[in-house]
Amino acid sequence: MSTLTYNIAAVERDTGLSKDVLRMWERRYGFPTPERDGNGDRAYSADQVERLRLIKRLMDMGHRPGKLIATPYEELAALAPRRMAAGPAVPEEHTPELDELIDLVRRHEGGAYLQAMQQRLARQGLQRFVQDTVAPLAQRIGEGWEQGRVEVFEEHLFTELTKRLLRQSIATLPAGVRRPRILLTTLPGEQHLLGLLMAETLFALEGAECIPLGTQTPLLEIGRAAVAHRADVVALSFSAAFPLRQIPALLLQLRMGLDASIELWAGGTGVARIGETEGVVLMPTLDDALAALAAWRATDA
Amino acid sequence: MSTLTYNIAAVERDTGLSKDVLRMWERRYGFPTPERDGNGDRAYSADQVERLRLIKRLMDMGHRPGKLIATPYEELAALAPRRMAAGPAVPEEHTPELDELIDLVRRHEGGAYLQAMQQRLARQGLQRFVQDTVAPLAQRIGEGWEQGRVEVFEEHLFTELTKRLLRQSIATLPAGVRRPRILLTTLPGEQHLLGLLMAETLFALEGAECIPLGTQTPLLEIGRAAVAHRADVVALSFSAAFPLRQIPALLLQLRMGLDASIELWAGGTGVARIGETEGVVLMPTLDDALAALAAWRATDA
DNA sequence: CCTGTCAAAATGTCCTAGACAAACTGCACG
DNA sequence: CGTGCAGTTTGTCTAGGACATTTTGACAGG
Repeated sequence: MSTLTYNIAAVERDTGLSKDVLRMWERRYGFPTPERDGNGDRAYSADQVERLRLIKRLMDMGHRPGKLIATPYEELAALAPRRMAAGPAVPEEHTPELDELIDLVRRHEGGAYLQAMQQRLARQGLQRFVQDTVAPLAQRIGEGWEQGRVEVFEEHLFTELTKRLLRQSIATLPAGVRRPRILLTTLPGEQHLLGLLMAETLFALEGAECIPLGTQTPLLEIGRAAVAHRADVVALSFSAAFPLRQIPALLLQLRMGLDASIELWAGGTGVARIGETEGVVLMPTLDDALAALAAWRATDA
Repeated sequence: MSTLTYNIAAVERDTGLSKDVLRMWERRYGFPTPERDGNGDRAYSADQVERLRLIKRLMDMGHRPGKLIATPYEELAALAPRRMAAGPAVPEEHTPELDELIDLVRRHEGGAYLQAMQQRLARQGLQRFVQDTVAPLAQRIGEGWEQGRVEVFEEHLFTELTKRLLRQSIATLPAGVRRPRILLTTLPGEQHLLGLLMAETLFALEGAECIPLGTQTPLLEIGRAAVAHRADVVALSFSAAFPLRQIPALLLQLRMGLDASIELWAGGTGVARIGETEGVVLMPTLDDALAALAAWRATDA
């Protein structure tokens, strides 16, 4: 009954794998193996799209496509444990509490989740909440996804609700003329905002003035915005899904377009695996971000 | 001095025009005319990318590419006035006030903008605030962009700040067991959330239970989520930038995957130009959305 | 046993060029 | 003044080839 097939453009949108890659894999590895419709166009089955999505995710974690495609389908649980440099381990004693929060999401109790999080926020204070609750939670949800324990839509709900929490918290912080002025955004192609929002929260707590541009600001616009807002710092965030190879070049290009007095910070899991880049401060973890802020204060303030 | 050139992938990311389209235009229209780098790869200048971005935006408004490409560069202001079915005209008497708000954004005074908006919210009440302030403001900003009066990054700031306002407002609304249960999200490829957020605000105000999944939920996942959350309605939003031709097919595909008892609503400027679709309620404007909610109550409640 | 080097293999991205379906336009006819 | 058909415009797909870049694996030297 499944008339549900995807054309190649739909697969690209859904998986994040480019048309070129999809065709190349088919040519080289013999997978995927789409049917053809009346026009000779590829028609992918929902199954294969599902599998492709999984493969993409595992690739973002550092696995090689050749191996993944060869592996049957027990990759699921088997390949998860290839840890990222995801920061200084979750305090293990908190694990059960975090699991409870995740369970709320998995039972689809959005209201209860928000309530529990708000309580936790009140108890821990904003800084520890971000570092000891939100960050590890986000990581767990990601892991859960890879192992098939968490559905995509559950992750979406989690992300959306958590973003709301953080933005609310930020809104309650005192305003005023504060330093440094940090412009926060992501480059075109990077749509994950949660990490940047965590950083913003911490920065705002530390008394920085944050200018949030949301996601996907074109390179040139970032430069203009930095000038218009008299920013001291431009802070970008890269998720693991961002094409790794492009990051250094993009950072350099942006660096060239920025006044030398403006610092360029790059954070997120995506920068954990790239090398040092001239004129750019890399901060794979939130702690690194706080350290960078402290360093700025020490020199520029 | 501009070592700044874009390869074709970067242009695709920055403009939203696919590689195929970019090559096709070059072949057919003789524009754009990228240089070639050492490898024979296209290298686009920042100028041309800028122009391409503008063309894309005007196309989203209903213009044809052939004409746009032929037109020199005074398209800017000249082509803006091709109104979308963007809803029942802004009450003209409010125009100057809205302009003041936009000016705040254009002067990069985020704090002042938030404050002014919050005041307005208190004065108008949430419903009128959404319909008479946020919606027309969003439309104005869009127009301003096309005419070169508003920078991209200014639009980004506007969008981000306004989203925060709406989410905050939603958070203050009373919770509880409410009907209908509306699952809100966008399809993969659609990243604009502001419209959906406006709808969510209105729905929540009317006592609906909203389940926000954020943007870009894969088709199959929407089905799963609807079941898991026992949704009565799945509401999607399409911006003008969403590939028009794909919308009807996507809606039908989703419709097939949903239990018949679940209504499927599609809103946003993107659906203003598509024809009726079996089993889907189209709502180009916010008023249509409220009407749909009332209709649901009349029949299903 | 560690480390550096270099070739081979793996992988992604770009290129050209052609075919065709779908959407839109405009004209002719009723 | 509407309606329908034919022509034009536009986007997307297909195919295979070339090549830059990264990773792997083997081997030599310390």
